[in-house]
Amino acid sequence: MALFLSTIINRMDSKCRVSVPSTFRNSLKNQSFKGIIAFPSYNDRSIDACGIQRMENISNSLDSENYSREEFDLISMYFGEAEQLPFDKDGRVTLPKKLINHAEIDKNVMFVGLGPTFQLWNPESYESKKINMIKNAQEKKINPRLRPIPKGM
Amino acid sequence: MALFLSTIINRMDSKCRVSVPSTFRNSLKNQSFKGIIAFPSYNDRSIDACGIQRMENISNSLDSENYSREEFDLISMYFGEAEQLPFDKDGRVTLPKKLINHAEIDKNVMFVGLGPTFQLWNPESYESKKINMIKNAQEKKINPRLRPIPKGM
DNA sequence: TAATATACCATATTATCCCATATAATCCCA
DNA sequence: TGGGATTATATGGGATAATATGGTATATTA
Repeated sequence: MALFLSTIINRMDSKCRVSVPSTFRNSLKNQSFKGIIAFPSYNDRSIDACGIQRMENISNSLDSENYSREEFDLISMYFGEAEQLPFDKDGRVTLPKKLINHAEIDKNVMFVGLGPTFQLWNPESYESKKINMIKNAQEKKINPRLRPIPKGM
Repeated sequence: MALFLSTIINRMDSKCRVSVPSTFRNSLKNQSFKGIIAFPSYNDRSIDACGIQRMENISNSLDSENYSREEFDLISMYFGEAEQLPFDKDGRVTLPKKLINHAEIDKNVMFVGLGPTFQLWNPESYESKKINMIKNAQEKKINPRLRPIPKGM
């Protein structure tokens, strides 16, 4: 399973190309499709992304598991909104206008590793998101150091 | 197994020809029949489609699995309505009148990837379907991003 | 023969490849 | 350990190939 860590900012050029960080590319090296899958995030003005294998797993579950009509529709929407972005020879992808608009990206693209997936952000949007998250945590007295750490670490 | 992602709109010409998106054609590259299988969707005014391999798998399961009389009849009907649409040299298919009428397509055809299958829509119909899906999900409080992802992913 | 479907060709647009260069990271040996 | 050499990475631009789409010609068949 791919694992995405750390945060990197790269520049998008006039053709909407942007280098996927090499560490992320390495995480995807063994997957059948050489590129990334990207779709608009529901909760934020950001882009969710992962490797093809994650989509293949979800796809298989569509045939094997019993979903309700509503769930099935939603997963369908999920696939419909997903964009398959192949790497060029230098490890870049071209971002579709649709995603650029959704994430309000103009020049710099921030790649944020989230473990099994990652996100693409306008760096400024991410900073304000971060401030909000911290503020929220303080209000609700959530200790960011203890709670999210899974057992066994 | 083929995997269909993303949403693409192509134009249907006066001979009812329409380009199947190249990404979809790539997903079908290794299959024996060079084209798509299409039939009227039961639930919507849209066209369901897939590659020949999926039909072969369903066909095999008819012999090997124990279906009820009703299920068997439904699947048989399914086969009866299926149209085999071959690619021309440029990767286009000709849509039969029957399917065009069912999906109320006039000029633009929206291809929507659904994982193991895909659909063809009149773009306007799909937009209203989408609005309904989201409304429905919110009423029933289904989180479209979290719920459909199978465990362990 | 008329009507229809299939193959063939032309072109505009878009995407991809390929190369050049700058920058950063790593290696290697004195 | 320092510092030059080498490699990897990121980024820009021009050349090339792929795609979508329209039209014409040829084959099929009713």
